[in-house]
Amino acid sequence: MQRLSKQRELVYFIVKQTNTHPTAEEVYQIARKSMPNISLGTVYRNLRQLSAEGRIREVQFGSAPDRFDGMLNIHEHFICTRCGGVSDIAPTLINPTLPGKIVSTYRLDYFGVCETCTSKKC
Amino acid sequence: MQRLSKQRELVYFIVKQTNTHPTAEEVYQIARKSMPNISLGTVYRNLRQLSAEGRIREVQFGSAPDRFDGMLNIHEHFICTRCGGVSDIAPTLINPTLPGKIVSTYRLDYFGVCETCTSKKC
DNA sequence: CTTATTGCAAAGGCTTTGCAGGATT
DNA sequence: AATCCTGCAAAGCCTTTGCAATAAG
Repeated sequence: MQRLSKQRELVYFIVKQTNTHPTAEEVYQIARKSMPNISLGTVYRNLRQLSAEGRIREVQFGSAPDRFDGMLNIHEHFICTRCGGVSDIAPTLINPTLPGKIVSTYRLDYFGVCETCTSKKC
Repeated sequence: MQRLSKQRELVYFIVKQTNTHPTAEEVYQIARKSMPNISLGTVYRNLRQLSAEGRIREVQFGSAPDRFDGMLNIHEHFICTRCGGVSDIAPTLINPTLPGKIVSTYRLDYFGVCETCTSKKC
């Protein structure tokens, strides 16, 4: 049976209230501020467990470290190829089906340049 | 300047003619059949270099090892959640744009159960 | 009291890299 | 000859795991 641990709830709230799709390391650094001797291993364990339970979601972008997302409703992502930022996008795919196949879900990532980077001409 | 090496061309042809989106390890195993002392490091180096040049493409599915794709034209993927197979899908996304953002490309993965796994009721 | 969870550190998997020898131009 | 590329092995990065101690129910 599952127990309620301070560490897990902390990890959960961090992912939930951070909209930047943090990596495990980032969650760890934030967590340490309020719980200095939480360990990286515990953060990883809880991220994995929370994902398995569906309380958060795991997303990968490129071969970089895994990121975690507290947004559970169906959404898509926009990845800025200049600043690397990841933002959530409301669903644009109207009818996610394919002939002859059973489609249960999909993942749609758009790549491009975000508003901020477009205005800064860096 | 770049030179023509037997190893790189072998890696290239393997990715090009294998439509299963092989991992580096799989490319390595295939390569060894015709070039027994090619090294894994060389396979990795060449996969990376070929991707950088745009001769092949790198794709990631989940946190599993990276996979490589010889199909260069725009296409989408269907990942069978039962057998793990990855197949190419002709573009279904009609208009890959987002208001206020410059979209240069996108990636669309469908997840579900493929025809084979649907018929086998395993 | 029972056992899920933790912190720590070691191990694991995949990938990259330093090096000296070999291949290509 | 110049230097790109290779094989090998070691190192690197991210993540998982074994263990004894701790905490939750």
